[in-house]
Amino acid sequence: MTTPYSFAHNAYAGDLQQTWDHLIDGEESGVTVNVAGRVMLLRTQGKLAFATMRDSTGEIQLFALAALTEGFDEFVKLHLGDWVGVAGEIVRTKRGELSVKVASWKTLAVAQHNFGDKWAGIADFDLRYRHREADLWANEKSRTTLARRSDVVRAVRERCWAANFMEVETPILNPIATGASARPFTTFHNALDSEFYLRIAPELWLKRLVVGGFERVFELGRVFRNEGVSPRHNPEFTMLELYAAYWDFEDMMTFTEELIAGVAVDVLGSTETTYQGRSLSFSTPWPRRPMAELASEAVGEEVSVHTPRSRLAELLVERDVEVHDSWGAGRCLAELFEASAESSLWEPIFVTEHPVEVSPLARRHRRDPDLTERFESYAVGRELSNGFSELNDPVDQRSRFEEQARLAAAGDDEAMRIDEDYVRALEWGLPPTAGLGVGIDRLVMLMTDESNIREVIAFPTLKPLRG
RNA sequence: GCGCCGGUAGCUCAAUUGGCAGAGCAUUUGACUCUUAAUCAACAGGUUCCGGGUUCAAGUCCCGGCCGGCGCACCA
Repeated sequence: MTTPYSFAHNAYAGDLQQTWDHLIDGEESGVTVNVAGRVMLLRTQGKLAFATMRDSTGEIQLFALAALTEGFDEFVKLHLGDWVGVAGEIVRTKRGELSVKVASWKTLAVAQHNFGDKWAGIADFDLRYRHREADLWANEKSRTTLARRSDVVRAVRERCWAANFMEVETPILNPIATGASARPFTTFHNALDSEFYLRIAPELWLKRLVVGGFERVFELGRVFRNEGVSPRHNPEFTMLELYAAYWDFEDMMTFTEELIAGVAVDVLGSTETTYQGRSLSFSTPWPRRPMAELASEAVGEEVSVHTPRSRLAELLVERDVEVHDSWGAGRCLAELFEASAESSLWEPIFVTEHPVEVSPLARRHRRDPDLTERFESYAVGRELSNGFSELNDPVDQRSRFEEQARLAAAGDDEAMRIDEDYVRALEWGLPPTAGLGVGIDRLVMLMTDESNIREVIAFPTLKPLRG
């Protein structure tokens, strides 16, 4: 069957529903439109036929009559899922349904596969994720979730632009994987005869752009981490990273809470929402609490990065956390926070002052050199963002990398490698700068009330079928 | 990677202690000039995820594999 190469489309279902809201039952408008979309339902009744057609804006009924519609006999043989282009008059039927009274029509594409359950849609996760096009066709919730993801990304971008941040792009193929603690994916470039890693974070490149003189930059892009999948982890995910010269971590916390609360207003119309049946408020300001304080409250005794490591290790063992020999007091404190306090942080909060040991790229705290000027925001018990005053001392940075290299040599395959290029970049002078990273997928989960990250990703990573 | 649960017609789901594998929708055919998940009638539709095993008999029980959901671990 040869189908048309184009269609002179000039009206959308959603607009028509609004424009012709005033038509009374049985009234004809005298106005002819060309609409197009997918046949969702078909009801034939002898010499009449009614189809529900959907386009990207909504649904409208097609009303065909044997006496008036060209090719009526073919029209009633349309299949659910077929795409049609229709020309006809806007009318409201006697029973009150706004309709396009079909004068002429064309099949624009046929649906060779079909699903029958107009009520339950498609429920099988495997089918929904492997054939998202069918899922989107069948399930309203999937369409609204992915559309809202687009709204979130747009709002993030517009707010960054409005704050004079310049959008940039940095390499995804990298000779070393750095900027975060994670196992990378490896690949190989034939002509260069070199192994590359897919980026786990764009962080170091972005700071090099600040060194170069771009004072406010952001990147909204995909990063890749070779780790397990779960309802909250996809191997590739989207991160916002943003750097502002002359700011410190306090400034960046203020920007962060205003950004996220602002996105909520842009997308949801309010800072107030519910997540998985529980209320959630993004209204600012968010509390700012040092990690050691939160850990102390959770374990019922005063702990800090200065608490003897042996005591911290005891508290971890009490919580069934396996303590590695390579962990110092700083790592132990961070682990203790995660094991004791993290999951209870429902409303947005900034956890601050992470130990140097777990923050190899963050600047030392101005009041305690064993801590850093770092923050992570949490909501619904999960990390939402991460940021800090950036370490801009090349000597300190080199020693931090060397410490990471020692951990790597001791078997920590997530420890960072020494990035000589980056240390050299710092030698050119990084002004005081604060940075921020936000997991966009998880932010979208909060804004769509989804508990599974796969729902907010159009094509989540799946295991290829075999066998 | 480990643990628990799941996979039956194109889709959504049934199938009793192991006893002839079913329904609704979709498809096909017919009826019907205002339907709304239209309705009515009829036909057709199966490697019960794959491979073994136990049994007179397996969708059901056992072993292995594949894929998915959830939890743990890792992280964002």
